[in-house]
Amino acid sequence: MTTLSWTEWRTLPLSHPVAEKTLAEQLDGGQSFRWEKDKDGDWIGPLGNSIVGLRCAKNNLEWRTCFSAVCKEDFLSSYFDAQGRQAMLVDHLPWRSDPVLHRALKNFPGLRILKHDPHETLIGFLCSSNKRILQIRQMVANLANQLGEPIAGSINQLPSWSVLAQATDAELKACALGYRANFIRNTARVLESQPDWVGEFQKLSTPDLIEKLQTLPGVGPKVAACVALFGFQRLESFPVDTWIVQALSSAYGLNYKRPVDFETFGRIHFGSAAGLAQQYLFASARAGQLLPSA
DNA sequence: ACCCAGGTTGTCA
DNA sequence: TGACAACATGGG
Repeated sequence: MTTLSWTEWRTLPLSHPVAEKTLAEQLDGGQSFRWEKDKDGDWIGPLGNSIVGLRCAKNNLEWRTCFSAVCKEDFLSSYFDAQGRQAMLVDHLPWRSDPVLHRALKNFPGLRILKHDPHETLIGFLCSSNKRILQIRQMVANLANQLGEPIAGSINQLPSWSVLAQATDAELKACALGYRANFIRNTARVLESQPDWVGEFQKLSTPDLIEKLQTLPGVGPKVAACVALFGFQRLESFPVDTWIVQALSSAYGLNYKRPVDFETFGRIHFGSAAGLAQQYLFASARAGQLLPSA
């Protein structure tokens, strides 16, 4: 294991400041599964083919990158929506008439949907069924460590679809994916013959994209919605998971049974940036801060 | 030891 | 359509 050689820390200009709590939620709250905290409390993660370090200092975001795997500032600016496009969308959410949402927005000021790589997002959420975020992170790490190419130091790229399609049973077994191994392998066998699947999928309207994603093995409505939201920046996509079902049931008094009914509620109530609202509600619910504590 | 997890799939009425 | 069990694995 080689030691990573870093540039100096520098400030990433952001239209809106970001607090440590919000940064942690963005990096480790279930959007991405690849960021890790080092012993100094700084975040380290792979971003494209580069390695990036992140930390908060007085609500400013500071970053550095590895000399052997350099990240450019404009890539990072895009990743974090540094220009603040999402801030406008958040302001257009119905928080003025929705005290639950208002509270959620205040819990995680500046929370954004980060611009994640679609490949990474799809792999992550193919691993997500019936698993906690901690364990999804571990599965994704296993895939990178066992089958991925090195970027720098001990940090690996995630394996390509062709590598995953040809992985042996033993190799996948070593990643501890459980029954999700077949999801990964079978989706890989579909996508390995479509090297520009991201470009093709990106052309689709959001409903068509979600439908297309669901043709992949192991991708149902919820995973498709997450990939559309986090991997393709479709901010209107409203993933309905156990947290959102619980949150909408308790905070909005809904008593639906079918996930699709919660999704319809979300889309109508929150509008074209419903996925952003979903993230605030999801984060607040998971933190136990959705409802005013007794 | 026991329960459950950012769900999906297959099956049966 | 709608309900329901099975699915592999590991942390609490």
